[in-house]
Amino acid sequence: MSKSAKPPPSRSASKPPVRKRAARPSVVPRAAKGRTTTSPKTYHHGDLRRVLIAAALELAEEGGADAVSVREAARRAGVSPGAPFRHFPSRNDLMSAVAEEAQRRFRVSIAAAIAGTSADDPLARFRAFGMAYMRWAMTNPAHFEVISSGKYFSHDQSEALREDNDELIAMTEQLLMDALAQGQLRSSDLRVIKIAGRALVYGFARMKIDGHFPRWGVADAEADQMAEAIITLFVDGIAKPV
Amino acid sequence: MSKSAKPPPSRSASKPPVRKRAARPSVVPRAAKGRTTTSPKTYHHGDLRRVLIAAALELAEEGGADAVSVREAARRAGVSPGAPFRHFPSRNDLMSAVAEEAQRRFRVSIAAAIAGTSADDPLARFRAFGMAYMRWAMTNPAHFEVISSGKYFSHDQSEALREDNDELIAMTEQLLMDALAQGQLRSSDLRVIKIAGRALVYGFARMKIDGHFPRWGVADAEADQMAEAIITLFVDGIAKPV
DNA sequence: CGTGAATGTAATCACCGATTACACAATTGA
DNA sequence: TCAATTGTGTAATCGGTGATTACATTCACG
Repeated sequence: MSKSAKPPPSRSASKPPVRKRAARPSVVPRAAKGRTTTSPKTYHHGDLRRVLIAAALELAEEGGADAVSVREAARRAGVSPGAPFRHFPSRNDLMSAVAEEAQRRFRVSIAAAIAGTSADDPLARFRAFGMAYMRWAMTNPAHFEVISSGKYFSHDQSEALREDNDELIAMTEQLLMDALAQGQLRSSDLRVIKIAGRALVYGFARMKIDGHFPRWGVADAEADQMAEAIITLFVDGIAKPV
Repeated sequence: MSKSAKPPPSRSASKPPVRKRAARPSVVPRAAKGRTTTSPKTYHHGDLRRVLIAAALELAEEGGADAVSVREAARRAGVSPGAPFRHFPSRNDLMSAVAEEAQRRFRVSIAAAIAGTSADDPLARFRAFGMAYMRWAMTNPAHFEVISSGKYFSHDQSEALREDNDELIAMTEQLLMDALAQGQLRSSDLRVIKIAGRALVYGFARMKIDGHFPRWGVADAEADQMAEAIITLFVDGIAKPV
């Protein structure tokens, strides 16, 4: 038993026989049309694409992005292993769809955080942006990984993904331009500030997700407060001294 | 992650029965005692462990960390698929060994960079440290990923890995303490500076590796110069103003 | 209705990691 | 010297996965 401690999940690892699908007579499609409010079980699923994405999101939450398998998603959707092929030609296509949904949620979260700050203080908004970024990543590590790891899709593959991402980038640029216009910054090299800020929040989020915190002496309970501290340090560093 | 690491290796070109065992590198230990004429192949490889690690490093370089497969490493070593099991009970154990070797090289590179700076200026050393960190990561992306992704091993599994890592952490702490003692810092919260600095360089390295640079308008050719710029921005931000 | 386009099933294939029984070599020590 | 022990590679097999094709069923629309 000892050896099965908990190796970073390799998908091919143990698959406890938990998959008991309610015995589905594979060729008794129609049948109960009348009343069964439970499971009409039609031959055609009807909403497979959506259900597959949901299942994949769930799998990612449970075991990390690498734990997502097309077959398992199909199992959870109650269809055959080949069925997803109709909707997603490859696993990467599924992951792209997952990424789209995850990124959509991400953006909603960011937008909400920014909306709660004053438009009169661009630097404060910039700070709130960074905080919201790190918070969401730490709260949804697997989804964040799908979005950002660059291993599951290319931006060239998804118009929505690319647009969403570009919009976030444009937002940071706008905030920095406003801050500069209001004389809040001590440097005018916005490009460098933009990349540095992004690297900071992305790096912090990945440190959490990649399990670096224990080695660096950051307890999970104080991660949020540490995020506040580093974004404050950064913003103070770029702000024009009073 | 059982297999999908190799997306479309069109099956035909994939593996013609070419076992490139020709000219097995490094030591062919005994064997060559009497008749090296026909087949220097001994039943016992003699140095399989080392060769497997080398092959895995090579595979990582070629196709990323996920492209490393035990079977392919065995193929390149000219042994049967089960042979590696004698030396590495699991793929993760192989990857841990790969990580150890990669981390050793990483540390050598860092040490060399630091040695080239003056001990009288801790902040300059801190800066050089960060630069060396980002440079090595960008030069050896796959190896860096194996070390840092946290997906291939746990620090609990490898004494050497843990010690190497702790030493790097201790080094940053020492540098910051020295800098503070010399009055180079405007803040005395070294812990926050430490985490923020680490997040910055790690985040920048991962942005490069994860393919974020194009979206953020950073050309490959200027990545090094951008690294210089952001570490400068950061150091200026924490330095006591003159 | 009836027919064609969608959509799911079944059956394969190749690859992978893991594991076991077995074969062979190298080392040891009496 | 030589037999036994220990170490190391081979062969065979298992279950899991992504991909792909031929076939079955159903739906939607004329």
